[in-house]
Amino acid sequence: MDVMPVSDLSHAAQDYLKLIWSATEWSPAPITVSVMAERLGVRPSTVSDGIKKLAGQGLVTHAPYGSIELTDAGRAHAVAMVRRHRLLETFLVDVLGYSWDEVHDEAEVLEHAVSDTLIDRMDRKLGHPTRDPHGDPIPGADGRPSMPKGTQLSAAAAGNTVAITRISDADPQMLRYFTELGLAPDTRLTVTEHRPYADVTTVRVHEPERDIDLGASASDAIWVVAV
Amino acid sequence: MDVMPVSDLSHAAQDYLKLIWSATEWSPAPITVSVMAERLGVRPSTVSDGIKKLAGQGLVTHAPYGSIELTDAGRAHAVAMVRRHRLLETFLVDVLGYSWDEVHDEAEVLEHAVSDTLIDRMDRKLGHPTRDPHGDPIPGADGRPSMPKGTQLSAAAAGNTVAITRISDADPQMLRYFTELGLAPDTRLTVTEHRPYADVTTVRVHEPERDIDLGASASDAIWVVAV
DNA sequence: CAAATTTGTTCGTCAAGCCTAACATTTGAG
DNA sequence: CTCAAATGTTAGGCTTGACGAACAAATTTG
Repeated sequence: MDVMPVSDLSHAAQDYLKLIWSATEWSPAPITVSVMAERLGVRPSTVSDGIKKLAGQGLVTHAPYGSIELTDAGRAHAVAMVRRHRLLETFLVDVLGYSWDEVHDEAEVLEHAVSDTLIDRMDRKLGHPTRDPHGDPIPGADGRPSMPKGTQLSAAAAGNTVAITRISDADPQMLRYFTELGLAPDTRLTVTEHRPYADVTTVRVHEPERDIDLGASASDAIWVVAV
Repeated sequence: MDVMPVSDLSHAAQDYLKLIWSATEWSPAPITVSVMAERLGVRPSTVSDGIKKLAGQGLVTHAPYGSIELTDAGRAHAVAMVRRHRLLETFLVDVLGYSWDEVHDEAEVLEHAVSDTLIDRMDRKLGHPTRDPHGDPIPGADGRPSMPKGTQLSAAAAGNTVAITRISDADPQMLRYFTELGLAPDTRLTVTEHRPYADVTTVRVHEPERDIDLGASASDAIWVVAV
């Protein structure tokens, strides 16, 4: 049995696979039907039907009420979609002057429309970038996802000095706020303290030296590595 | 009643409108259901249904067995789609190094996926081009189509010296052939003779000076203006 | 650990696009 | 100017992806 090209999958199937893969990129907990439904903006019954169809195509394994896992074929398609998405985001920023909070929705649509040829040309024009504007790793053309590292800022120990590796692109408004604060991939900072019941994390950033208080949603969206 | 944005039209509706508009761009004969079906690769019944739906949305006028005409609203959407298509083609060639025979199919898909914002950014990056790689005029952002001029080479009088204004992008293979021959928009040539029953047109081109014989399909695909 | 709540599945329905087959209208050739 | 061929339309079905309602399983909690 041949591996289908990505373009033979329905738009919906592409979305499902990418979402399943993305859910496990930064945290190991398997994704659930209801979470998928919420992220995709559809009803759980729709996702349940969709997963069943993907299982029939051999792209995921799923027994009723069981966990949802990608097969090797499903993972290959998912990674291809993620590559498309992240290359598109990078292209929009680097070549067309988009800001990092504008690119997500545009890439979300385009990733279903661009050909493999176009992806290759963008990749070449960009010099084979390895990270997108939010710091997420761009899988290679060979389908090998580059393994991300790091932990959420909310989970980093106080006192550590760290560098931002990625910032979730899910919320454009939050990205604009981070821009104002001067927080971006590769920014270095020191975790000053976590205040438990206020759910506030305080960090110190240099140039200019300043302290920033971040709420739970913000410190969950920022991923860091020790430096 | 507000004018819908292009993006609210179905993929199919966008194709229909663009095709109806395009059919009358270079020749005044109104388009028929069967021609549309053939160009879109669907059955006439499908087109007939589709036209009826467009008529219901006020985008075309059409009585059963009658002619198909765009309304002002329909024309606006159609021109917007043509602008998208031609800007995309220009972008693919100028920015991503595509050759002119590769861009049509890619643009055909992308034109349904790009946002108005992306179109504007491409337009700006390209310096507001007025013609696409095949010589076709790119309508302005205000929706004003720039009026094309010219006649098919097959209809140009022998003895005239003319410049190519456009070459139909319908057939990639023919475009590659024209590339080999050194024929492109703005190439100047002299019509030597039409040989009626052979359906061959002979033209003389300079640098290097040479005579080229073109069959009917080729001399129909090339549009020229007196120079 | 049993009941209540949450989560997941199945089933019937709908709209969009497409198809084929049957039918209607127009056209154009003799 | 008639009738056959070409063209267009309608009707009925199929598939996909969505929905809600009803039901099933699993998990949480008292």
